[in-house]
Amino acid sequence: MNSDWDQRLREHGFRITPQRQLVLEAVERLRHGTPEEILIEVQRTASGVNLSTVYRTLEVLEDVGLITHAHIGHGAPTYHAVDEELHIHLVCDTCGRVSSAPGEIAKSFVEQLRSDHAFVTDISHMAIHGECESCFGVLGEDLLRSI
Amino acid sequence: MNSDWDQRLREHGFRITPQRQLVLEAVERLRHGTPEEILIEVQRTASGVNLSTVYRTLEVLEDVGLITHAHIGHGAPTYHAVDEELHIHLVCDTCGRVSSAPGEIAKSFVEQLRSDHAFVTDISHMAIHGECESCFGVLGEDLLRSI
DNA sequence: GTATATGCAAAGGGTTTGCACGGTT
DNA sequence: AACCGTGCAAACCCTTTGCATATAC
Repeated sequence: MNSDWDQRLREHGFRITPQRQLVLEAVERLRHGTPEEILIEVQRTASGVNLSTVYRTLEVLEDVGLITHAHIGHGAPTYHAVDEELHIHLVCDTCGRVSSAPGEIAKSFVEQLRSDHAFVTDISHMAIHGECESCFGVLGEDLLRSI
Repeated sequence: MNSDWDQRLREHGFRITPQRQLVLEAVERLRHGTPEEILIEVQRTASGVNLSTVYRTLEVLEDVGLITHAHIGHGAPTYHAVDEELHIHLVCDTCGRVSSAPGEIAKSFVEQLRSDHAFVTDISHMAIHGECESCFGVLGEDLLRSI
Protein backbone atom coordinates (compact mmCIF):
# COMPACT_ATOMS: atom_id res chain seq x y z
CA MET A 1 0.00 0.00 0.00
CA ASN A 2 1.05 3.57 -0.68
CA SER A 3 3.41 4.04 2.30
CA ASP A 4 2.47 7.58 3.18
CA TRP A 5 -1.28 7.26 2.94
CA ASP A 6 -1.69 8.35 6.54
CA GLN A 7 0.57 11.35 5.97
CA ARG A 8 -1.59 12.33 3.02
CA LEU A 9 -4.69 12.28 5.15
CA ARG A 10 -3.11 14.18 8.02
CA GLU A 11 -1.68 16.84 5.71
CA HIS A 12 -5.18 17.60 4.52
CA GLY A 13 -6.56 17.75 8.06
CA PHE A 14 -8.23 14.36 8.07
CA ARG A 15 -7.97 11.77 10.84
CA ILE A 16 -6.61 8.27 10.55
CA THR A 17 -9.29 5.67 11.13
CA PRO A 18 -9.46 1.90 10.65
CA GLN A 19 -12.28 2.41 8.15
CA ARG A 20 -10.14 4.67 5.98
CA GLN A 21 -7.29 2.21 5.99
CA LEU A 22 -9.59 -0.70 5.20
CA VAL A 23 -11.31 1.08 2.32
CA LEU A 24 -8.01 2.10 0.78
CA GLU A 25 -6.65 -1.44 1.09
CA ALA A 26 -9.84 -2.84 -0.44
CA VAL A 27 -9.57 -0.50 -3.44
CA GLU A 28 -5.96 -1.53 -3.97
CA ARG A 29 -6.73 -5.22 -3.66
CA LEU A 30 -9.72 -5.10 -6.01
CA ARG A 31 -7.97 -2.85 -8.55
CA HIS A 32 -11.45 -2.02 -9.92
CA GLY A 33 -14.38 -1.69 -7.56
CA THR A 34 -17.77 -0.07 -7.15
CA PRO A 35 -18.73 1.28 -3.71
CA GLU A 36 -20.83 -1.81 -3.12
CA GLU A 37 -18.02 -4.18 -4.09
CA ILE A 38 -15.61 -2.25 -1.90
CA LEU A 39 -18.01 -2.52 1.03
CA ILE A 40 -18.18 -6.29 0.62
CA GLU A 41 -14.40 -6.51 0.49
CA VAL A 42 -14.06 -4.35 3.61
CA GLN A 43 -16.66 -6.40 5.43
CA ARG A 44 -14.58 -9.53 5.03
CA THR A 45 -12.41 -8.06 7.79
CA ALA A 46 -14.76 -5.65 9.51
CA SER A 47 -18.39 -6.60 9.14
CA GLY A 48 -19.68 -3.56 10.98
CA VAL A 49 -18.62 -1.01 8.38
CA ASN A 50 -21.48 0.84 6.77
CA LEU A 51 -22.11 1.72 3.12
CA SER A 52 -22.42 5.41 3.89
CA THR A 53 -18.99 5.28 5.52
CA VAL A 54 -17.61 3.76 2.34
CA TYR A 55 -19.09 6.59 0.28
CA ARG A 56 -17.75 9.25 2.64
CA THR A 57 -14.35 7.56 2.79
CA LEU A 58 -14.04 7.23 -0.97
CA GLU A 59 -14.72 10.94 -1.26
CA VAL A 60 -12.01 11.75 1.30
CA LEU A 61 -9.45 9.41 -0.27
CA GLU A 62 -10.14 10.98 -3.64
CA ASP A 63 -9.82 14.49 -2.18
CA VAL A 64 -6.34 13.77 -0.92
CA GLY A 65 -5.32 12.12 -4.17
CA LEU A 66 -5.01 8.49 -3.10
CA ILE A 67 -7.72 7.15 -5.40
CA THR A 68 -9.71 8.13 -8.52
CA HIS A 69 -12.91 6.94 -10.07
CA ALA A 70 -14.07 6.29 -13.61
CA HIS A 71 -17.57 6.09 -15.05
CA ILE A 72 -17.94 2.93 -17.02
CA GLY A 73 -21.61 2.92 -17.81
CA HIS A 74 -24.97 3.84 -16.40
CA GLY A 75 -24.30 2.18 -13.08
CA ALA A 76 -22.04 2.86 -10.15
CA PRO A 77 -18.55 4.30 -10.76
CA THR A 78 -15.38 2.25 -10.43
CA TYR A 79 -12.62 3.22 -8.01
CA HIS A 80 -8.88 2.71 -8.51
CA ALA A 81 -5.77 3.46 -6.50
CA VAL A 82 -3.76 6.25 -8.13
CA ASP A 83 -0.65 4.08 -8.24
CA GLU A 84 -2.45 1.91 -10.78
CA GLU A 85 -1.18 2.54 -14.26
CA LEU A 86 -3.44 5.08 -15.99
CA HIS A 87 -5.78 3.25 -18.32
CA ILE A 88 -8.84 3.76 -20.46
CA HIS A 89 -11.90 1.52 -20.15
CA LEU A 90 -13.32 0.27 -23.43
CA VAL A 91 -16.94 -0.81 -23.04
CA CYS A 92 -18.65 -2.91 -25.70
CA ASP A 93 -22.26 -1.74 -26.02
CA THR A 94 -23.24 -5.05 -27.56
CA CYS A 95 -21.81 -7.66 -25.19
CA GLY A 96 -21.09 -5.36 -22.25
CA ARG A 97 -17.52 -6.52 -21.77
CA VAL A 98 -15.03 -4.01 -20.43
CA SER A 99 -11.40 -4.06 -21.51
CA SER A 100 -8.51 -1.76 -20.74
CA ALA A 101 -6.15 0.16 -22.96
CA PRO A 102 -3.06 2.08 -21.86
CA GLY A 103 -3.64 5.80 -21.43
CA GLU A 104 -0.90 6.67 -23.88
CA ILE A 105 -2.97 5.64 -26.87
CA ALA A 106 -4.90 8.86 -26.35
CA LYS A 107 -1.79 11.00 -26.23
CA SER A 108 -2.21 12.80 -29.55
CA PHE A 109 -5.94 13.22 -28.97
CA VAL A 110 -5.28 14.78 -25.59
CA GLU A 111 -2.64 17.07 -27.05
CA GLN A 112 -5.02 18.16 -29.75
CA LEU A 113 -7.70 19.00 -27.21
CA ARG A 114 -5.13 21.04 -25.35
CA SER A 115 -3.87 23.00 -28.34
CA ASP A 116 -7.14 23.44 -30.23
CA HIS A 117 -9.58 23.72 -27.36
CA ALA A 118 -7.40 24.75 -24.40
CA PHE A 119 -8.81 21.74 -22.59
CA VAL A 120 -6.68 19.60 -20.26
CA THR A 121 -8.14 16.13 -20.49
CA ASP A 122 -8.49 13.42 -17.87
CA ILE A 123 -8.98 10.71 -20.47
CA SER A 124 -9.47 7.91 -17.95
CA HIS A 125 -12.42 9.50 -16.19
CA MET A 126 -15.06 8.39 -18.65
CA ALA A 127 -15.06 5.04 -20.40
CA ILE A 128 -15.02 4.85 -24.18
CA HIS A 129 -18.04 3.11 -25.67
CA GLY A 130 -18.35 1.25 -28.92
CA GLU A 131 -18.22 -2.28 -30.22
CA CYS A 132 -15.54 -4.85 -29.64
CA GLU A 133 -13.95 -7.18 -32.13
CA SER A 134 -16.13 -10.21 -31.49
CA CYS A 135 -19.34 -8.20 -31.72
CA PHE A 136 -18.35 -6.17 -34.74
CA GLY A 137 -21.28 -5.49 -37.02
CA VAL A 138 -24.09 -6.24 -34.61
CA LEU A 139 -24.96 -2.61 -34.13
CA GLY A 140 -26.42 -1.00 -37.25
CA GLU A 141 -24.30 1.61 -38.97
CA ASP A 142 -26.48 4.49 -37.91
CA LEU A 143 -26.85 3.18 -34.36
CA LEU A 144 -23.12 3.14 -33.87
CA ARG A 145 -22.21 6.72 -34.53
CA SER A 146 -18.69 6.50 -35.78
CA ILE A 147 -16.98 9.44 -37.37
CA MET B 1 -38.21 17.15 -38.33
CA ASN B 2 -36.75 14.07 -39.94
CA SER B 3 -39.39 13.55 -42.62
CA ASP B 4 -39.63 9.77 -42.42
CA TRP B 5 -39.73 9.41 -38.66
CA ASP B 6 -43.04 7.60 -38.82
CA GLN B 7 -41.74 5.26 -41.51
CA ARG B 8 -38.80 4.43 -39.26
CA LEU B 9 -41.11 3.49 -36.44
CA ARG B 10 -43.44 1.44 -38.63
CA GLU B 11 -40.54 -0.43 -40.24
CA HIS B 12 -39.47 -1.60 -36.82
CA GLY B 13 -42.98 -2.67 -35.86
CA PHE B 14 -43.81 0.29 -33.65
CA ARG B 15 -46.99 2.32 -33.76
CA ILE B 16 -47.36 6.00 -34.45
CA THR B 17 -48.64 7.91 -31.45
CA PRO B 18 -48.92 11.58 -30.55
CA GLN B 19 -46.55 11.03 -27.63
CA ARG B 20 -43.82 9.65 -29.88
CA GLN B 21 -44.14 12.56 -32.24
CA LEU B 22 -44.11 15.08 -29.40
CA VAL B 23 -41.06 13.56 -27.72
CA LEU B 24 -39.11 13.49 -30.98
CA GLU B 25 -40.02 17.10 -31.71
CA ALA B 26 -39.03 18.13 -28.20
CA VAL B 27 -35.62 16.48 -28.55
CA GLU B 28 -35.05 18.24 -31.86
CA ARG B 29 -36.14 21.59 -30.49
CA LEU B 30 -34.01 21.35 -27.34
CA ARG B 31 -30.96 19.96 -29.17
CA HIS B 32 -29.71 18.74 -25.77
CA GLY B 33 -32.17 17.43 -23.21
CA THR B 34 -32.48 15.19 -20.20
CA PRO B 35 -35.64 13.07 -19.86
CA GLU B 36 -36.98 15.54 -17.31
CA GLU B 37 -36.32 18.52 -19.58
CA ILE B 38 -37.90 16.71 -22.49
CA LEU B 39 -40.97 15.99 -20.38
CA ILE B 40 -41.35 19.67 -19.54
CA GLU B 41 -40.99 20.62 -23.18
CA VAL B 42 -43.58 18.03 -24.22
CA GLN B 43 -45.96 19.18 -21.50
CA ARG B 44 -46.04 22.67 -22.95
CA THR B 45 -48.30 21.17 -25.63
CA ALA B 46 -49.66 18.07 -23.92
CA SER B 47 -49.74 18.37 -20.15
CA GLY B 48 -51.04 14.85 -19.60
CA VAL B 49 -47.92 13.07 -20.83
CA ASN B 50 -46.16 11.02 -18.17
CA LEU B 51 -42.45 10.75 -17.34
CA SER B 52 -42.47 6.99 -17.76
CA THR B 53 -43.86 7.45 -21.26
CA VAL B 54 -40.97 9.78 -22.03
CA TYR B 55 -38.50 7.14 -20.86
CA ARG B 56 -40.16 4.40 -22.86
CA THR B 57 -40.43 6.63 -25.90
CA LEU B 58 -36.80 7.72 -25.77
CA GLU B 59 -35.84 4.06 -25.72
CA VAL B 60 -37.98 3.34 -28.77
CA LEU B 61 -36.73 6.37 -30.71
CA GLU B 62 -33.17 5.33 -29.95
CA ASP B 63 -33.89 1.74 -31.01
CA VAL B 64 -35.03 2.86 -34.44
CA GLY B 65 -32.10 5.24 -34.83
CA LEU B 66 -33.85 8.61 -34.60
CA ILE B 67 -32.05 9.81 -31.47
CA THR B 68 -28.96 9.05 -29.35
CA HIS B 69 -27.90 9.88 -25.85
CA ALA B 70 -24.64 10.94 -24.25
CA HIS B 71 -23.49 10.73 -20.64
CA ILE B 72 -22.21 14.09 -19.57
CA GLY B 73 -21.68 13.55 -15.88
CA HIS B 74 -23.11 11.74 -12.90
CA GLY B 75 -26.63 12.88 -13.59
CA ALA B 76 -29.22 12.12 -16.22
CA PRO B 77 -28.13 11.46 -19.81
CA THR B 78 -28.64 13.99 -22.59
CA TYR B 79 -30.60 13.13 -25.72
CA HIS B 80 -29.96 14.42 -29.24
CA ALA B 81 -31.56 13.93 -32.63
CA VAL B 82 -29.28 11.93 -34.90
CA ASP B 83 -29.35 14.61 -37.56
CA GLU B 84 -27.42 16.82 -35.15
CA GLU B 85 -23.80 17.07 -36.15
CA LEU B 86 -21.78 14.49 -34.22
CA HIS B 87 -20.02 16.23 -31.38
CA ILE B 88 -18.03 15.53 -28.24
CA HIS B 89 -18.98 17.06 -24.91
CA LEU B 90 -16.10 18.57 -22.97
CA VAL B 91 -16.92 18.89 -19.27
CA CYS B 92 -14.82 21.04 -16.97
CA ASP B 93 -14.56 19.31 -13.60
CA THR B 94 -13.72 22.59 -11.91
CA CYS B 95 -16.43 24.96 -13.11
CA GLY B 96 -18.83 22.39 -14.50
CA ARG B 97 -19.27 24.08 -17.85
CA VAL B 98 -19.93 21.88 -20.86
CA SER B 99 -18.65 22.80 -24.31
CA SER B 100 -18.77 20.97 -27.62
CA ALA B 101 -16.06 19.93 -30.01
CA PRO B 102 -16.56 18.47 -33.50
CA GLY B 103 -16.33 14.68 -33.59
CA GLU B 104 -13.57 14.78 -36.19
CA ILE B 105 -10.99 15.90 -33.66
CA ALA B 106 -11.02 12.34 -32.36
CA LYS B 107 -10.51 10.83 -35.80
CA SER B 108 -6.96 9.57 -35.32
CA PHE B 109 -7.72 8.36 -31.81
CA VAL B 110 -10.70 6.41 -33.08
CA GLU B 111 -8.63 4.96 -35.91
CA GLN B 112 -5.95 3.89 -33.48
CA LEU B 113 -8.50 2.14 -31.26
CA ARG B 114 -9.75 0.35 -34.33
CA SER B 115 -6.36 -0.79 -35.57
CA ASP B 116 -4.67 -1.53 -32.23
CA HIS B 117 -7.62 -2.75 -30.19
CA ALA B 118 -10.13 -3.83 -32.84
CA PHE B 119 -12.58 -1.52 -31.14
CA VAL B 120 -15.10 0.56 -33.09
CA THR B 121 -15.63 3.70 -31.05
CA ASP B 122 -18.72 5.80 -30.54
CA ILE B 123 -16.74 8.77 -29.32
CA SER B 124 -19.75 10.97 -28.61
CA HIS B 125 -21.39 8.58 -26.17
CA MET B 126 -19.39 9.59 -23.13
CA ALA B 127 -18.30 13.11 -22.38
CA ILE B 128 -14.63 13.95 -22.01
CA HIS B 129 -13.70 15.33 -18.60
CA GLY B 130 -10.88 17.61 -17.63
CA GLU B 131 -10.26 21.27 -17.02
CA CYS B 132 -11.11 24.18 -19.28
CA GLU B 133 -8.97 27.15 -20.19
CA SER B 134 -10.31 29.55 -17.58
CA CYS B 135 -9.93 27.04 -14.75
CA PHE B 136 -6.54 25.75 -15.77
CA GLY B 137 -4.40 24.94 -12.75
CA VAL B 138 -7.11 24.75 -10.12
CA LEU B 139 -6.99 20.97 -9.95
CA GLY B 140 -3.75 19.69 -8.47
CA GLU B 141 -1.42 17.87 -10.80
CA ASP B 142 -2.07 14.51 -9.23
CA LEU B 143 -5.79 15.06 -9.04
CA LEU B 144 -6.01 15.73 -12.75
CA ARG B 145 -4.61 12.54 -14.17
CA SER B 146 -3.18 13.66 -17.47
CA ILE B 147 -0.97 11.38 -19.44
C1' DG C 1 -12.13 17.66 26.11
C1' DT C 2 -13.34 18.81 21.57
C1' DA C 3 -13.96 18.20 16.94
C1' DT C 4 -14.39 14.81 13.57
C1' DA C 5 -15.98 10.18 11.92
C1' DT C 6 -19.16 6.59 12.15
C1' DG C 7 -23.57 3.86 12.08
C1' DC C 8 -28.15 3.88 11.31
C1' DA C 9 -32.31 5.14 9.16
C1' DA C 10 -34.63 8.04 6.33
C1' DA C 11 -34.85 10.74 2.13
C1' DG C 12 -33.34 11.93 -2.39
C1' DG C 13 -32.62 11.72 -7.63
C1' DG C 14 -33.11 9.05 -11.67
C1' DT C 15 -35.13 5.07 -13.76
C1' DT C 16 -37.95 0.84 -14.31
C1' DT C 17 -41.96 -2.04 -13.75
C1' DG C 18 -46.89 -4.09 -13.05
C1' DC C 19 -51.23 -3.35 -14.08
C1' DA C 20 -55.66 -1.69 -15.89
C1' DC C 21 -57.32 1.33 -19.34
C1' DG C 22 -57.30 3.50 -23.89
C1' DG C 23 -55.78 4.03 -28.68
C1' DT C 24 -53.67 2.26 -33.08
C1' DT C 25 -53.78 -0.97 -36.46
C1' DA D 1 -61.14 -7.34 -32.31
C1' DA D 2 -56.40 -7.87 -30.98
C1' DC D 3 -52.56 -5.91 -29.46
C1' DC D 4 -49.61 -2.27 -28.33
C1' DG D 5 -48.90 2.04 -25.81
C1' DT D 6 -50.10 4.96 -21.97
C1' DG D 7 -50.90 6.77 -17.23
C1' DC D 8 -50.44 5.96 -12.62
C1' DA D 9 -48.30 4.24 -8.56
C1' DA D 10 -45.15 1.51 -6.54
C1' DA D 11 -40.58 -0.31 -6.54
C1' DC D 12 -35.82 0.01 -7.77
C1' DC D 13 -30.82 1.30 -7.62
C1' DC D 14 -27.39 4.40 -6.25
C1' DT D 15 -26.20 8.08 -3.30
C1' DT D 16 -26.68 11.68 0.22
C1' DT D 17 -28.08 13.53 4.63
C1' DG D 18 -29.54 14.27 9.75
C1' DC D 19 -28.71 12.91 13.98
C1' DA D 20 -26.95 10.58 18.11
C1' DT D 21 -22.96 8.00 19.48
C1' DA D 22 -18.18 6.78 19.38
C1' DT D 23 -13.34 7.82 18.49
C1' DA D 24 -9.01 10.28 17.09
C1' DC D 25 -6.53 13.90 18.35
